[in-house]
Amino acid sequence: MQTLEPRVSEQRSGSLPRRSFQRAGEGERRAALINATLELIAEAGPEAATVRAIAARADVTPGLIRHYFATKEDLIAVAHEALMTGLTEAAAARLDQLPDDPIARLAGFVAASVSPPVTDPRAMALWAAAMQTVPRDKAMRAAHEATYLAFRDRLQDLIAAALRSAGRPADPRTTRALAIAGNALLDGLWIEAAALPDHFSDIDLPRLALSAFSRLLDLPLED
Amino acid sequence: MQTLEPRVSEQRSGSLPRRSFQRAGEGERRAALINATLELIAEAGPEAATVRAIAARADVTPGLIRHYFATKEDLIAVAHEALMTGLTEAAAARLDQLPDDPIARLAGFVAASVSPPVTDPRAMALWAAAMQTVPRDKAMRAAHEATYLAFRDRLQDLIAAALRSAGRPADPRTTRALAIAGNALLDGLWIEAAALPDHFSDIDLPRLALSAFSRLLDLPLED
DNA sequence: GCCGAATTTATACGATCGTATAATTAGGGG
DNA sequence: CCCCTAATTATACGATCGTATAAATTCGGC
Repeated sequence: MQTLEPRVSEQRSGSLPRRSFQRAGEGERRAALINATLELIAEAGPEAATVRAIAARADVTPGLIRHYFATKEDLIAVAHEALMTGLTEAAAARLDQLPDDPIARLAGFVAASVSPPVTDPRAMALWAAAMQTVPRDKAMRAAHEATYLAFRDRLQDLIAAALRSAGRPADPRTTRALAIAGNALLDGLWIEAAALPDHFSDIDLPRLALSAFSRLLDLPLED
Repeated sequence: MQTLEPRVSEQRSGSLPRRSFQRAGEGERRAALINATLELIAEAGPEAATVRAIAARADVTPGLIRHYFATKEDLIAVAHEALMTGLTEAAAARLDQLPDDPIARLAGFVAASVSPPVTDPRAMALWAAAMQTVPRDKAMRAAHEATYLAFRDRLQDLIAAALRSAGRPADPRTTRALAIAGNALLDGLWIEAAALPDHFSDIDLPRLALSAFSRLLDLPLED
């Protein structure tokens, strides 16, 4: 397939006029390169995120990458970290918009976790690409563990508050197990829905997730 | 990093004696190449599964691959299909060893789904590599959907049988939703345990899964 | 025991990749 | 307004990748 890909000349056509450019601050350029990297990985897989493609997407020449990142591996790791923290922060922001009632808060969080924009094939592809390297890459594993625990701990807090508001015991051992299971449930639903959007298009995923959580906690979350 | 990798000469040192070889049947050689491909992807990611590396692992020269597979993409797709059906068949074989009592069967299936050898970082890496291409590759998506539904339908049958044996209603709509949620729960636990083996080493995952399933079905599965 | 078809090896090619380095340009401080 | 530093482009290099094709070897059928 390699030889059949469209030939893209790396040389400029005529000769002289150098490409004009504007200077940008370090943070801005790094962010643009990270965005370009994530977009490419999401759209066409990690193998499509070549130095040249990333530079082109960021509207920059390839050499500049080396000016901001020592190596391509370095850029990939930084991009992954940005993705993870971005998702976590998005979840945190959503949490702030939820009501005060603990049960409604938990229900809202659960429903949001299996609804757009979280259930997005692009995000799933990025996540899968990252997971694939987690067993082999120490930095990736650390980043994954941190974000996984951040999400799970938040879920555990919501579960504990909901149980207490219903006058139910909420000892740490039990709520931790429930958070692990609940997190796994949301992960699995998210993954499958993103992987097979057509198959899940006629399924009310938030309702299904809320029903399952209600059974898991023996606490009615559906309205 | 590329320039620092150990230089591996592709030429033979002296000159003359051609490498001797033994002929093998088509099925045997294809299986060897598929195994080599899966091993490499699991160990070092898809980018390590080059034609040359696959051939070396299968103790064969690179050219032979083209004799059995039209293209590398073809080999990858066939290897992925072999992986998926292999996992499904392994699960089916395990199912046959379970007892006759429907509740015990369900419990055994659930516990086995989050125990070795299913929870294996190698398998997870392979699965993640496959998932990553599912949104973009039609053949991959079809293969994934088939194996996903095969597993889920089996789980739904087990759930329905267990519910009925307890004198509980088991209409298709309910059991299907329970199977979707249960499948997601098992998927999520499997993934996280494989991704963070150290973090889950002190957690009794089968017990946690059985507890969660018991709550989900309101049916005691633990012994 | 040899002959022929199929398997397997050997070699080569063009493309692309990541990286290195030098040349140039932009834009702010004096 | 000019210069000086840093940002950016341009070009080149070696390595490796997937693929193509020809030569050689194996081994079962006669």
